[in-house]
Amino acid sequence: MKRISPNEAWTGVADCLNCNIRQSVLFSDLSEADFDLVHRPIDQLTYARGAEIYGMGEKATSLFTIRTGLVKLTRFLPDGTHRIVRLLRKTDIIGIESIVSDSYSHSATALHPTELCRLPVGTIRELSNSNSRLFHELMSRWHRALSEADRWITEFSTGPSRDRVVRLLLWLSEVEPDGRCELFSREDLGAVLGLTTETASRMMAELKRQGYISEPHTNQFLCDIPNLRRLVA
Amino acid sequence: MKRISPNEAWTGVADCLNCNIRQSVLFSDLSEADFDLVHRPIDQLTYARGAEIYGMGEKATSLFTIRTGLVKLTRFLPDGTHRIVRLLRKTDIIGIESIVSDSYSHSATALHPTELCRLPVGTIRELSNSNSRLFHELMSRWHRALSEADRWITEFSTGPSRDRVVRLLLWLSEVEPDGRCELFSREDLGAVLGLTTETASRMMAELKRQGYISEPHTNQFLCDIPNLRRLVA
DNA sequence: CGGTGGATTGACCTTCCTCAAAGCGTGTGG
DNA sequence: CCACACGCTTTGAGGAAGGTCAATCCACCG
Repeated sequence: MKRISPNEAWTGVADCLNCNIRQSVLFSDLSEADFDLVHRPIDQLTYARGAEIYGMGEKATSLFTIRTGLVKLTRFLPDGTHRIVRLLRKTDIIGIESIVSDSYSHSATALHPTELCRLPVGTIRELSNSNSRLFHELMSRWHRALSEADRWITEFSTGPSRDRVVRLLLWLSEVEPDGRCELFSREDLGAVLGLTTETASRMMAELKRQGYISEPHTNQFLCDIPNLRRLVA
Repeated sequence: MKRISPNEAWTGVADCLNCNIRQSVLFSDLSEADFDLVHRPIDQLTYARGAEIYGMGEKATSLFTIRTGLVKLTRFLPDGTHRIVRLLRKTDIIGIESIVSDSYSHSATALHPTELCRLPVGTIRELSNSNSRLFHELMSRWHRALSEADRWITEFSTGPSRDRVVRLLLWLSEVEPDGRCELFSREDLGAVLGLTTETASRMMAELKRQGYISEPHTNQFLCDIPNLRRLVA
């Protein structure tokens, strides 16, 4: 596994009006006039695999839109164990709790190389007062986050280990063409599914032997979607 | 177990201005003038143990504030299994997704005798356009729901069965004085924690034998909070 | 070409599930 | 008022699934 220095880098000021994922982004409904109200610049940032975006309990000053990549949100229990409670990808928002909370509820870490737009929470608060569509868009985002959380509970925390692994593979393939999907370490896989590293590894190996998945390159998988679906029907 | 006919009953029109849980309720910040905008009446309803409040996928027309009682939200998987994804109690809101979604995301069922106020979603939408404090209050509710969902994942879906049971007992005791808490069927207990009925029962029996909890009346428990906390530290 | 960190595999053991029987409390009908 | 039936809970025995610990493998890197 390539491990670049886990770091962030500023890569420019976002040009929201000409954003190439504009239609699926928080600001999709904003007019040019609205953008004039955005005084602080919106930075674009790049994070290497493994880089931490923010830490649990840290002062929450910004929310982020994911342009590319994959981000995990992790929560820690008093007894030292931890669990990944969500995975977020292209067009998802992380740190939405900054709108109503002083601190971040999770720590956020890039699992793949990741590009983000950083939106200062002040900007969002100001805009949402004057723009009811942004208001509505924010509500939808909360709803989406909650639906994902529910899915986490029912699909990734319930049932036998093989089914959980399969459901995650299907989830990862949702946004990629022809059953392609990029995975990450077995340890993180386990932390997503509430399993040990070894069990996660065993299930992946078994699915591979049974021909449900293949691995042309390290952590690049090809999934037989229809048959995987049948496994968890 | 007393099993009254599982049904709902209308018990009056709410007097929000003089609500006895006003300070912790969605409308806490509304002025008398705001209430003049509420044209449709806000009904109070009573549900017996086991009564369904709404079903998953049903057309979402209202949200509800819980005045007393306990409500479970259940989700069903394609393979027929189901899981309780949240428990809600006094001052919590259920059906908040009706603001942004056409249908309910879960089915909601009363686990204890429950009193609700039914708020037509149209009323909420109208009010939230004009009242930015309601807007903010709604955001906080989304945030609360999401935090609870995260807790569900980390505390009730992770780790050995005994710890999960203990964490749930602590959660139930949070709002009651001196370690008192009212439980429900072992089957529901299992569905909350992702365990079988039998395992849930065994863990309860073991905690009872070890003196961590006692059961003065059926499903009325007394918990030794400090020691229970120590078990899951 | 050896070193390093994750992935895989194996052996063993604990935990939890499955299936089945017995217990208990509540309500019903004789 | 008692006896029985019904539904849920508890308990038991046995087995399957997953966890633990440890050894080996493998890809990538210096």
